[in-house]
Amino acid sequence: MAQNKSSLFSPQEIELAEMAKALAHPARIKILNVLTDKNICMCGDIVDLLPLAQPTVSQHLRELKRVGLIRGEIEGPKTCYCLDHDKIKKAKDAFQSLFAAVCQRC
Amino acid sequence: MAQNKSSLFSPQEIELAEMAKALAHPARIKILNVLTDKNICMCGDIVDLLPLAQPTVSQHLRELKRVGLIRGEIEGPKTCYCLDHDKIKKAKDAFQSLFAAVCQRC
DNA sequence: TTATATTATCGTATATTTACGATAAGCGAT
DNA sequence: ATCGCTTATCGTAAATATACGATAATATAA
Repeated sequence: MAQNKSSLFSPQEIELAEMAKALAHPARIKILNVLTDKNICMCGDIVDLLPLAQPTVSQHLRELKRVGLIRGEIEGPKTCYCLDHDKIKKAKDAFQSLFAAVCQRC
Repeated sequence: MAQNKSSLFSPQEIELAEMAKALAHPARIKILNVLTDKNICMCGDIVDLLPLAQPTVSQHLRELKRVGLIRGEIEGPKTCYCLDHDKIKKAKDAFQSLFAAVCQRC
């Protein structure tokens, strides 16, 4: 963006938008689903399941790690990824409270 | 992006990512909250409540309209915006089903 | 030590997003 | 017809996101 005006919004709005941004790519949605199925996954396994090159997948993993939805632990030459359930719960609650407010007559 | 690989993911992943992208800016979150409070709002009212210039707000409104979360009806020189509750319900359900899957142990 | 396997990072190209001034386009009132 | 009000669109600049080849970094195996 030309300038970053994010500080002009409330912390709740900023936090929720940040979580939404982390979910704003099908590859990252799929990574979360894969980690749900497999529980723990090394990077290569995820790469094999996505139609993207390894550096691209690594980039998406870093974004999910940056917002805290997943964690990565180095084990020898490999990196094992898993969901961070605490953070996911917080994200879930944040979306729920948005929709609870916005979706009163749904 | 360099190339658009979106077609390589499932319709559900693509649709959810699309909704997440629409929510991925604090201004758009705030617009949804404003429309919840006021029910119906002309563009200028929204502009007054956001720390952004009128063309920028118009751009965010267009994005929300593009994905169907809001509707805009021209009334004379003004445009009245309101939530599209059907679409919002669908978005709510989509996020809920993501978190229901991913967040089993939360 | 050297080779192999795995993953992160660098560099880079391209596309998209964000922001806003300027302006057009619409309608209502004078 | 002209003016004023409102909003969309155009043009553009800057920031970010997306994608991937090449390469670095790290640990294990031979």
